[in-house]
Amino acid sequence: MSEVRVRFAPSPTGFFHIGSARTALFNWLYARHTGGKFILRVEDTDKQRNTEEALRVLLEGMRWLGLDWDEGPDVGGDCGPYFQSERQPIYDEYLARLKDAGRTYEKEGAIWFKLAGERYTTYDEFKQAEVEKVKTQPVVIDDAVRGRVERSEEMDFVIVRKDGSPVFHFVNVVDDIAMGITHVIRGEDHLSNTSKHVELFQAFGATPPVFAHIPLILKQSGPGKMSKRDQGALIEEYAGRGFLPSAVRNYICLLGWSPKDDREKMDIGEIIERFDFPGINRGNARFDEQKLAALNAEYLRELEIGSFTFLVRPILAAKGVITEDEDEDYLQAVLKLAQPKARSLEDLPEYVDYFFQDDYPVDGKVAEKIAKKADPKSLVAEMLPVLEGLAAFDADSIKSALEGHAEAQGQKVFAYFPALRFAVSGQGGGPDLLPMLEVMGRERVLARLRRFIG
RNA sequence: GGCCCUAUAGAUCAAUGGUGAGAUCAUCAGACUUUCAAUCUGAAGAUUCCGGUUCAACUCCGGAUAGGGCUACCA
Repeated sequence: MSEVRVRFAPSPTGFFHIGSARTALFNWLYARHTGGKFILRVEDTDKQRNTEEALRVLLEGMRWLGLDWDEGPDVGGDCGPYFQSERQPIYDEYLARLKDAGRTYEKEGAIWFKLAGERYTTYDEFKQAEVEKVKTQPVVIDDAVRGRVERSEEMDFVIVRKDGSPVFHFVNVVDDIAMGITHVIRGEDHLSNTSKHVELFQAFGATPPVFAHIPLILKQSGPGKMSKRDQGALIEEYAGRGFLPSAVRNYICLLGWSPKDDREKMDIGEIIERFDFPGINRGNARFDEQKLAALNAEYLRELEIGSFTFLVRPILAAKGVITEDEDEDYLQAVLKLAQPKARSLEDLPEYVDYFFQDDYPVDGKVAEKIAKKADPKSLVAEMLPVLEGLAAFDADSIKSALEGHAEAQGQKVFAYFPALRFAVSGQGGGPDLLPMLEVMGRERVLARLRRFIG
């Protein structure tokens, strides 16, 4: 029994598209699931777009998602080189084989692949010109995802351009043969190309690999597949937006694959164990930013507070909420309050702003709402001496002091809470009030209360 | 136009030809004896349409409709 060998063959374009990432991920999962090899092959034949920078974005994106390759750039392997731009001698050799077999001809300076079958002339789709078509044996693809698909290739096609460069269909097949690829897992957009590829495999006398065409990722709303301009399309943007690679990876797994038992949040080990072709869907998947965000929030909440702080610090600094040298203990104490309620790291700066800034914004609607019940200034004025007299400024002490005062006034303690919160934060919501006051500390709280009273 | 793929709540996925069609996100409501985007509980919400096969169809077959893809000397 031969080992599974799968590959991801991206073209460095300067960005790492979520669709490519998903293809890479599925190939990687299949290799890890079967104990096979995952090969990274860079299709860098387009010299215009291919730059150092473009390659870096790609490799960094792969690494960020935790997709390590067994053969390819940086790690090498027995079937190199792993850049198509360095494989010209191999393409020459394979082209010669095709030539010797009489399966090529030249026309208008380009080299064409000659299909096997009876030839006849007919008109093109608009009856504009005469074209030569070939009655071929239909290609039957036993697709691991979609089942039996039958398609006939009926026109010869170019395999080497007149400038001498080989085209995608040709190099793709040659490399797959030369690298011993056993399973080709790729987007459904290649399904129609597969008949061309199978024709080539057969012309080389090679057994075609198992094909598995996975559904495409459609944009969140509107028609068509996800394009690089759609929100959430670029992997390299997720890190800066506070997404965790484990969450993004988990979400992308669910785009076109299902474990079939309603489980969604799974660690990668479990996914590897369960990932296989029967679980891959046939219908296209639609990208859902909200669902990704919800999953990310779940991952965020289970992070150790230290890791969470490490992750959030640069984000807060970038927004100017804190300075680079913000006190670690205070920052961590604040984040400990915010983490359980955090929905995304993008909104977090706004959520914790007032812990660090004295000129925080004041929510006008909340001001009105609070003022309706009682004058917040007089409530705060009542509380001020109570808090000033506190020996220890911790949640429990504050609580019993406030309760004692409220009771003496014949009030419920909650009558004071909204005004207090508003006075120290300008907000109507936020972390639990008592621990929040403790974390803010006596000085800050009292100063803000005094300022509030005016 | 030709060829190929797909079709269950607003979205993403489940359901050996026999269930009360299930889960998550989103939405709405209640709770957590302050707030709140977290948490808990609950509610609403779907088999695209028309035929056929069958004792029985979400499931199999055909058609329609809708969505997606390919149709390059791009990859």
